[in-house]
Amino acid sequence: MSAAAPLRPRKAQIDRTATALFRAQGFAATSMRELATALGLEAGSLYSHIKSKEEILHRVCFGLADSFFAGFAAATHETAPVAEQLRQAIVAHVRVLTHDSAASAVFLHEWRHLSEPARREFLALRDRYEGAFRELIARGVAAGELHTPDPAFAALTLLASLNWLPNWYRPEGKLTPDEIAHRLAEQLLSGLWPHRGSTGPA
Amino acid sequence: MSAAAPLRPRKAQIDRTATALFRAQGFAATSMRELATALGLEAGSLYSHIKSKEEILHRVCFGLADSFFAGFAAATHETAPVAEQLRQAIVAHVRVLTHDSAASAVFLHEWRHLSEPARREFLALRDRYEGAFRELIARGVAAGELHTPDPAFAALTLLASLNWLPNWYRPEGKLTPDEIAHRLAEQLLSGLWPHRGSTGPA
DNA sequence: TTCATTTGCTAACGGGCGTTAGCGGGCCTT
DNA sequence: AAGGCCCGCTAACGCCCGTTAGCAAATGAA
Repeated sequence: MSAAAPLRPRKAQIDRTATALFRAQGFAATSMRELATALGLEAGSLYSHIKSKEEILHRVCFGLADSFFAGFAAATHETAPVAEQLRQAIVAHVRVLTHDSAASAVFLHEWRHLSEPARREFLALRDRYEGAFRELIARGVAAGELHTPDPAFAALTLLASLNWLPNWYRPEGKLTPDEIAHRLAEQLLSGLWPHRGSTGPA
Repeated sequence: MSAAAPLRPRKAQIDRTATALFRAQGFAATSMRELATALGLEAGSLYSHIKSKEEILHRVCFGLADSFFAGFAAATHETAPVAEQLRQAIVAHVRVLTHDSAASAVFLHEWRHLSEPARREFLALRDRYEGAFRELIARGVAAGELHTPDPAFAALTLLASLNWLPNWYRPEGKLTPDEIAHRLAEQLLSGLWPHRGSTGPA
């Protein structure tokens, strides 16, 4: 599904710098001149490497979508208890979010500046991803491993909690990404009521 | 804290229309000419009512902050079990989010286009609000009514789940705002493990 | 050596931006 | 009838936008 021929280094650097700016200021509020300056270039020079401003956004958004799908697939194609698959999917999701939190923030917030038909395609991918979590949870409920009155609701809540991460995650913080992931999973699976030990259902 | 002298009706209408546009396209990508057209005006005419584009954003962001604080205060100043106060705070938060989901979306996403010092002030308010939830949860843990390894983490997760609501809430949907609030509270308090009935700790 | 590729420059294009100045008509109050 | 306000208009200001054209220096392969 992904493929992604390796970008020339300069192009990759443009993407990285643009991603940081898009995250900090938003896509619309970031100008090509600003991006060029951050790279030590003139504005026109950017167009030796890219076709348009939106092309950068497109690559960032769809590239990250690929990462999320790849992580989910790797976490769930094995035959394990569904609750464990869900936990692994959470870990995979958090790994993507923490591995490139700037791109993740752009992925989460700036996709609306994609023009059609890319925007529609992006939303379809996002829906599909969300649906995968929903179905995983539904399978867990059917198997008696999970409990919720509404799997769709639960999936929404779960992803919302995870996706807030790029807003506060700091790579130099105390917790490693995997520790964060497990703590998030713990929180989401166990809730806030006091009831039992922390490693799973009795 | 709030005060808020009632705006003249035309000004309030500008705020409402701008809020809808800011939500749909983002602050930076919404032009004053576009806003004027949506109101059946010419661009210059807007300035009979407002001082600047940012003034609108400022009013929306800080007005909603007031609403959130007012809701929280009303939900928690009584002497009730802490877990119940938390539930009420969740309900209050969701009421604000659903009562004006467009303004909420702007509040959540567009505050970064405030210039200093407003931006810093806004973030201080947001931190204070988050801190109030954190302390409420911490009190609940101390009282043995709640359980979490990390109240700060729990507050982050909780608010993230709630704040995703404006992205999918539709006023014409099947669930009323209060039903949504209770379901969210249920989900967040109970988690996804199967363990017991749905009304609280044993 | 030659030649294509990569990379960057300068200059400019058409157009949109937020905002202001000045004007004029309605409308309410007195 | 008069004065003041509310409201909207037209025209324009200086500035920044994304993008393109054309050119040149460096680089590396043949």
